Amino acid sequence: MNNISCIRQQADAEQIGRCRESVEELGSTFAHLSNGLALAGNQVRLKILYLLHEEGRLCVCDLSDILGMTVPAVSQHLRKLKDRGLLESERRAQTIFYSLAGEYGQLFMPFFEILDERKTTKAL
Amino acid sequence: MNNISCIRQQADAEQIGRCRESVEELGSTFAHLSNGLALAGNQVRLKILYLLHEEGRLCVCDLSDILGMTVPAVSQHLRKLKDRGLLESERRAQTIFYSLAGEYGQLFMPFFEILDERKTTKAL
DNA sequence: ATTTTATTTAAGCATTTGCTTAAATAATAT
DNA sequence: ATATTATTTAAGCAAATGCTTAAATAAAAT
Repeated sequence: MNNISCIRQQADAEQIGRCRESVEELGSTFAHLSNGLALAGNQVRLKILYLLHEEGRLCVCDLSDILGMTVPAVSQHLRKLKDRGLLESERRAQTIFYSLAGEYGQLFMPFFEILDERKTTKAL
Repeated sequence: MNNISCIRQQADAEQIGRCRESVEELGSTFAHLSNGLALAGNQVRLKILYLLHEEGRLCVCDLSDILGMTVPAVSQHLRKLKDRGLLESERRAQTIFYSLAGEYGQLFMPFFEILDERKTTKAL
């Protein structure tokens, strides 16, 4: 006749209630943030974001060359990043330049800073 | 007799060289960071990290209850987070408490701050 | 010792991811 | 108009992800 649930006997019911509310309240924020984090959670895409942060703008072809990857492979990453608002693009004749979209730029600053720091450290 | 590569004709060779070096130099840092970002790039794991940041420590059972998920499902996320050094665990009798491991705690602070901000905003 | 409580581990499976290659768009140059 | 340059889109496929259920560990209580 006991609870089927897995709540352990000494669980702090109040704490669990508080946490449940918090999670529910922030639901959409969690979705939004984890989405952005997942994008940067791919090594290729993190490199792209960092390079755009450093260089301002680059095209698929440049990135393909820098990263040693196929153009379509890079293009698909760029599409993902653009679709979810991390990048914006601007056509100049045949070539399309990508750059960081302001909104998200801030979000990843801490990580870019870590990379910059590491780079300058090694440069010494 | 032209280059087979995809380097566009007006590409800035110097820029590409600089970027290539930068990427190579920071290779392991990219790997490390993207690994951590990928972990937080899952909605369930981001919630776990945030909850541990807020509450200090929680066990699988609590988290399972808070998140409305199966205990094994949560356990597997905890294992990933612990394996890659984001969490540490401490046994107290039968129950095992998880908490943020210092090192990475800092890394995700900006995101926790966003969540905290959002929460207090709504609370007004 | 045996049962209960708390948790992890393992096997199975559907979904997602990220590449490859080939074909389609689009703008420029001939 | 036709070829070239720069890029995207699409189909296919191997690998990774994240859940489910069932079985295995481990400590505590009876």
